[in-house]
Order: sequence, then C-alpha cells, then structure tokens
Amino acid sequence: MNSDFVIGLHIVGFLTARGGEPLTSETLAETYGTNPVVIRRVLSKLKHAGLVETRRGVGGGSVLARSPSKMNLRQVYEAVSETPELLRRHPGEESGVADVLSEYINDLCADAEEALMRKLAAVTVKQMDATVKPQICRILSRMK
Amino acid sequence: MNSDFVIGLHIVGFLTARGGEPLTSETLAETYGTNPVVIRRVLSKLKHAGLVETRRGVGGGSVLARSPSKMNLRQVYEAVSETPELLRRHPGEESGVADVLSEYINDLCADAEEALMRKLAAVTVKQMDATVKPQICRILSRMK
DNA sequence: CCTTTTGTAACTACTTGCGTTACATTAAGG
DNA sequence: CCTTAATGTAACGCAAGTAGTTACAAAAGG
Repeated sequence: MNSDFVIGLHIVGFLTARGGEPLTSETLAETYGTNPVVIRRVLSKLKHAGLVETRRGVGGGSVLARSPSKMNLRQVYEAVSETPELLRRHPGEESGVADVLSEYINDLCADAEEALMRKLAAVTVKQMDATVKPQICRILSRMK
Repeated sequence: MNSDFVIGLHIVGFLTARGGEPLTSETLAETYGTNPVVIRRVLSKLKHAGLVETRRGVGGGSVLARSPSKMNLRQVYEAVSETPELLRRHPGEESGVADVLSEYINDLCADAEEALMRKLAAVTVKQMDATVKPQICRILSRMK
C-alpha cells in the first residue's frame, strides 16, 4: 500500500477543517509536506470517485463534493487504492505448487481485510475531523 | 510485504509433506520455482527463529525443528517478516499535521492486523498441510 | 581428499514510490 | 484581450525494495 490513502485522508480532512473554503493543491501540499503535483494526482482519484470537486483558474481549488458526515473512510480508501490486496501473491505460473499456498494465504487474509474495510466504513470524515482536530490545532498554534 | 512469507510456508509445508526427510535447498527451489539461494535466505530466518534445522554436506538439508502440529502460521510469519506493519506510515518529520492523521490510520489498522495475526496463530502447519495436500498431490500427479 | 551441501556476500535487472520539471488548459478580473 | 492563478498530465530522475544469479568459503560425510 502506498501513501495515497494517508494523502487522501489529509485532503478530505483539511477540506473539512476549513469548512467549505476552496483550497489549492499548493496549500494542501505545504500542510502535508510534499509537492503540489503529488496532491493533484490523489485529488484526481478523489474527484473521479465523486468525493471532491475542483475548479481551475484564479480563486480555484478543491472542495468536498458532499457533506463530511456523509463520507466515510472506506470510500476514501477505495477511491485511491488500485490494488486492493494487502499481501503479495506469488507472481509465478498458473496452478503451480506455490500458487496453491499463495491462494491459501490470500483466503486467510481476506477476512482480516474485510474487517478493516468494515472499520473504515463505520467512520465518517466528520468523525475523523472531530477526533484529530484538537491535535492539529495544537500543532498549528505551536508553529506560529 | 515481500514473498518471504509464501516461501516460508512453502518450506515448512513441503518439509511436512515429506515427513521428516531432509530436503535440500535445491529441491525446495525447484518445487517453488526459484533459485536455491532465495530459499536459503528464507531458511536462514526460519532457522534463526528455531523453526527448522539444517545440516551441511553430503546428505544434508533441512528438517522441521519440531512437530508441525506444534508450529503455527503466525510463527512462520514473524520469523520471516522484518517489517511487522502491513500498512505504510507517513515517513515525514516528527509531529507534523500529516503524522497525526497517519497515526490515526495506524490505530485503525492495528486491530485488523491483530485479527490477522490471531487467525494465523490459530492454524497449525499440520492443519495447513492437511488442507493443501490434496490440491498439491493433484498438481504433482498431473506433471508426471 | 573429494563430493555435496549450506552460508553469505556481491552484483544485476526490474519495479515501485515519490518528487520534480515542464507545459498545455481553464477560469477570473482588470 | 491579456494577465494571473490555478489545475491536468506527461515525462523524467532517483532512491529503495525485490528477486534472481554468480561466486566462493566453510562444513560434513564417505
């Protein structure tokens, strides 16, 4: 799993914290600590999944496409993750001995992954915002 | 996660299927479809964890260090995996805004990961052997 | 000794993740 | 219009991880 999920949560979290004001990819990049293009790549996925909306040009930026209370973390996860599998399979030829074991492990992990998905689905972006906002405010006030 | 876990299961699974007979890294490599050195690297970890024993020289090879009914998949997993985390953290600087979210996700995933560990701990190598043996026998008979 | 086998270092090729540059496109506002 | 600000996206570089291979020293048995 790459860091797109963390970036995706950062985006929706920050958009929520700012309460509907459009934020540029540069602002999001600075607060995350990366390059605006990296942010835009994730924004593109979120936009494709219908989670954010984006406007170009002067005064442009991104906003949430719906209320943070109607957006959950599973939706963010599925929007950004192209490979749903946490555990790597054996890339070998079809129906080898190793593939039988590989599939065996895969079945074992499927339940655990579904458990994670259920946990993510149960948390809305609004709830996440309420949880992490105090800590983020503390950090921001310390930086000033 | 790299493929060491699958290779490790292949090793203990094959040693179990052969019933105590020492197998060389070359035999294990052929059945998995890789190079003997790759097998030996994983064998080194398994040996370090006390799961297998190895003898050099003529007639050498590896055997299980204990009964497959007293060895579970979690032990194999922990023997071969150096990074216990399935989900990647944000590698950024200490106490940034992104790190708060990263830790938030990490907490969410910790439960799911523990659930996987519990599943792995509940399955012995012997049980795995019993499950996959029919399929492997079918494949091997088709190859002859 | 001689053969077989492990142990391990070193090298290569390949892939992925992430950052960066560059540039076309879109939109707002004088 | 034209300038400015912003996104969209392709292209490239670099570092790290993964896996395979070669090479050779060391151990063990006959």
